[in-house]
Amino acid sequence: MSAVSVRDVAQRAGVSVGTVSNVMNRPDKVAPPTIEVVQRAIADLGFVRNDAARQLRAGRSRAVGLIVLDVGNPFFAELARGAEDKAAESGFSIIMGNSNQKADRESAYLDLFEEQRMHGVLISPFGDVTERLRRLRELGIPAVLVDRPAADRSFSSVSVDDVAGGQQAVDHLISGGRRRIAFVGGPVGIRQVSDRLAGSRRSVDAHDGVSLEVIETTALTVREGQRVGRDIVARARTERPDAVFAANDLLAVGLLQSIYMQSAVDVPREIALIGFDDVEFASSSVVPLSSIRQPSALIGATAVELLLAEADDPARDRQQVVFEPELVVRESSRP
Amino acid sequence: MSAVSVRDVAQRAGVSVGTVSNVMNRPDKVAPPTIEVVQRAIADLGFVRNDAARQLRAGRSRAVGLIVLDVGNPFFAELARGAEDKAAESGFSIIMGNSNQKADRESAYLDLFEEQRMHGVLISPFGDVTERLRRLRELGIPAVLVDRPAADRSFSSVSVDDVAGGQQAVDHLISGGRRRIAFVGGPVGIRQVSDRLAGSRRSVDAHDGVSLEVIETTALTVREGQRVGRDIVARARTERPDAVFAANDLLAVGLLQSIYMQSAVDVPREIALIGFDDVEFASSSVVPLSSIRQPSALIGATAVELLLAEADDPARDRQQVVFEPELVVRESSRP
DNA sequence: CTCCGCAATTGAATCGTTTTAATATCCGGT
DNA sequence: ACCGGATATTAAAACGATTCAATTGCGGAG
Repeated sequence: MSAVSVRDVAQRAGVSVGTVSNVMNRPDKVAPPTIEVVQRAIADLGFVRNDAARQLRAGRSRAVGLIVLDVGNPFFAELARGAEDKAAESGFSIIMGNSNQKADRESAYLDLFEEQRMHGVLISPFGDVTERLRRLRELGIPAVLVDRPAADRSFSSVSVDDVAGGQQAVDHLISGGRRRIAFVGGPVGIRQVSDRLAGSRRSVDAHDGVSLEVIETTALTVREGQRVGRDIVARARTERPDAVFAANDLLAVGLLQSIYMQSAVDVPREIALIGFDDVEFASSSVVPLSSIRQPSALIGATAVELLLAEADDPARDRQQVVFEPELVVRESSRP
Repeated sequence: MSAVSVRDVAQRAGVSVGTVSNVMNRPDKVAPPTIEVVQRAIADLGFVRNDAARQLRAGRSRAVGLIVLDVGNPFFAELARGAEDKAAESGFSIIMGNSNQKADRESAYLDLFEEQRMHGVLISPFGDVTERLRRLRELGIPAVLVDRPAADRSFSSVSVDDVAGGQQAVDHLISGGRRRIAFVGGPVGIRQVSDRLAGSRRSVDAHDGVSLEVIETTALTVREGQRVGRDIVARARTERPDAVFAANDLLAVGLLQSIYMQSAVDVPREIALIGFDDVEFASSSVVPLSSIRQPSALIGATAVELLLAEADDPARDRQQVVFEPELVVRESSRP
């Protein structure tokens, strides 16, 4: 059980502990030959600095916490990658926790991050966490919301304009000649879902002779998509929508399976379909899926930027960055 | 910037810091009325203990690092969930890093975990890390390999018997009457892939009149699966295999798309298909996919158990836990 | 030849918690 | 009335890196 400390290194190198620390943190303050001697000692002894001690002294960690709704969702995996890359540029690391859409797990991770005095927290919130985050801020730990804007602008956030995305999706379906649109998604309590629905409504209202049916789901999963799809094909042909906008790609994939594969209903001829997120899988599904692309990695990277800036200067103005989503047309919705 | 410390709590409660610490860590040693007073003070001041100081004193953290090959892969997401749940039972948290199949990222996470004096490390290795892990062990940080056994048994590991899995898959295809089997997977440098291939070989060798063709891929992705699928259907009908065993489900899904959807080749009639992992998606793909199931969550949980046991008693014998995979038959390979 | 200023280096104090040895308090038993 | 022995509580010493005020050494200006 080796326990190599700066003290050991200092002794071996024949200098003081202060100098060893300086070699590691401000090499410009140390004479080149000294640097060399110290670095050799570090290498010889296999010294690795103890981050706990460093943190204790510094008051805060050099790691950023990231809490996501679902690690399994490729959207978040990609977002995490973007955040990691950006953080690494400044010598920070990202520590990821998975709330799995459960308020208690989310809360447990916030506790953990508070105890660890994280440099900051990125969170895609599930429950109502603004109070918790406010508290963290008082402790000197800033937070940035990802994938959802703060209701009261009291926190910086990075998201995409879900309303615009919903509108783009439905505009596209309508311009392809569709008239009986169905929106599939839920629970509507989730902000992203309600915004995408609001966008759909706005589009439908702007066009004459177009109807919008809302089919609510209990979750944004493949399974729920399949269930809804079965219900749709069970209807009389004339009762079916001629286009479906699914609140995310997982739902869309499920719909595709039950509508197209397990039944004889042609996509896009009888029913056009479009999803949201443009996950990697979308382009490679049975019928390549149209979708609304979110710049996931960019969202992660931007969030890290805002967070580090706020950590440097807590008085800094909060910023709401909103990216425009982008319509990606593939087979599933071609006229 | 509040900085509530045990000292503040002690003052407020009118006791010593030692007592405050005892209230938090060994309440049985403290008189009930005192406990109450201290807890009220903690609540009033909103005290949160500083984990860095705690760790510094304790010598090691109460967190376990987990390095996975790919967060996006549902198999690892599930494994992580299992590990988190088990760790939480003992008051540990899991901190996840994504090596993304890159040796430098993997190494960076090992550095980080070493600096943080993690309680232990779970790793699904990509590069050759045994030297690094040995070093960690000397520092008092045990490691357990997940999803791959240690070449030299010098580390505990939890995995499934990939050879047996491969054999099961091909046995099943053969017993369904198939004779021209193709194995699709790669790069073969990855242990899991070569083992599954070895299992396939063993099965083929045990049966007369069965041939095995190996089609190597550069990665285990949907895209690679599609590419290989296109190549297969481009062949003359008589040159095609009548069954394909894909080294994981992502490949299998890709194959399914190009073989079944984008061409007129019937699955399973003309070509039977089976994957590996049994990810959630498998049961809900176009043609429900047969697969070899790995108990992902159980693997994660078991790995945590071994790790914590070794952390408690470093002299403990290493253990190689190997789970038997399970054949799951669905439409894609029915005779 | 002395003294100033600059660069390099030192050593002690510090961060906040846990832990341990020592002290204070109380109780029934003799 | 006193004492042995729990039981509760305290004060002080760690843990290991960082930092800052203090010190040393040195070359050049006067």
